[in-house]
Amino acid sequence: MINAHDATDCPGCAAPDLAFAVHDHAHCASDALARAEAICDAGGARLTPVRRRVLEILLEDHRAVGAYDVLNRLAAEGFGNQPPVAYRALDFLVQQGLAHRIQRLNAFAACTHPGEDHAPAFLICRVCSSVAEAAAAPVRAALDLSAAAIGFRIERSTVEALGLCPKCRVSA
Amino acid sequence: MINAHDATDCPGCAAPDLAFAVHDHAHCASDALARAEAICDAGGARLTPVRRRVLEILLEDHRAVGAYDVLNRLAAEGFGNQPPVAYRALDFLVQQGLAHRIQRLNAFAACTHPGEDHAPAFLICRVCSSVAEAAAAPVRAALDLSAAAIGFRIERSTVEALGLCPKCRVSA
DNA sequence: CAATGTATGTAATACTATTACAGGTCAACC
DNA sequence: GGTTGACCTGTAATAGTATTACATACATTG
Repeated sequence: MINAHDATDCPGCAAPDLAFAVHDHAHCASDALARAEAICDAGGARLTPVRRRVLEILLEDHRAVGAYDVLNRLAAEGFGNQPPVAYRALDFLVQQGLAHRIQRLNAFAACTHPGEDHAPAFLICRVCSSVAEAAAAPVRAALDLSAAAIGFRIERSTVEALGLCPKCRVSA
Repeated sequence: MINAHDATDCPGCAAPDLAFAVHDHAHCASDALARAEAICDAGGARLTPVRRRVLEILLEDHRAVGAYDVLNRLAAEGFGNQPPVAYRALDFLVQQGLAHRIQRLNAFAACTHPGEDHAPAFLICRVCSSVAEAAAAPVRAALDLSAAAIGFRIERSTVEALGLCPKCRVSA
């Protein structure tokens, strides 16, 4: 299975604090893009120019970007300038697991370890707006337990925390 | 402290599956309203007619209600008919811990155990739209742990799960 | 009663998201 | 080679969610 998720080979898994740490972001982004191409190839999905460009925009830094910000960028570059252009591309990326929607911000962020069906937990810095994906498995386990106790079966979960990232915490 | 949260005396704590269970809802709602009054009194906050009415609307059942639904109800009853009327009342209730905003639904639900500073976890049934507050402490603990591992300090968290409630699960 | 802080009413606008339809591209198939 | 059908993109229109700004009213305190 070509899109299997090998944790030892995934920057996101290897460094969960990636978004907050100083790192070679150019490499980080181009790596993610290559990864995305592989995943699409493997799944028979088409990473068309708009979609690819949107992913690049999301990958520019570890922040969430609003659909209309994406749209403005696209429009300035000669793509369509109506909302569906952005929303469709974003929806595609989310569906392929290449991006996530951040409910709290009504915005989208590139996935830092794509290729695996994961229910992520997001850490959002309220100062610098960086978004990181934290280890979500234990959180999800606790949630499943709480839910099971009252007979509820969870299908999808949203876990988002607002607070201070390491850097901004020091500054404060 | 008059607004202390006595778990043994709180329907929400005593029955975390309240939202999904058959219960005397009239009593449930009037109890919550009385509780809200006590909390406002104690905190020097004013539960004015609009605010009280909005809380009553939220308490009608264990569902989340959109701001504009609330607004329409208010308008029909002679209150103002512009969005801020609803949003202000809802914001007030949220601030007092009497209601919660459900990000996923862009909607608001009455709190089932007000009076305590709690970071709730919501269980949302995708069939009947009921919303319950699950035991969130273990979830929050797991989340804090994941966050601490990368130096992030959580200030507020959003935990929302979508799935099937016990009743709808049986029907399916 | 005046002064102040708080709450409400209203208008205007900004931001987020979807529906509906038209046209274009490409591969598979006959 | 032409046709079909699936999928992708462009555009217009509209729906849904939320905020800003300003005016008015009302209660509390001094």
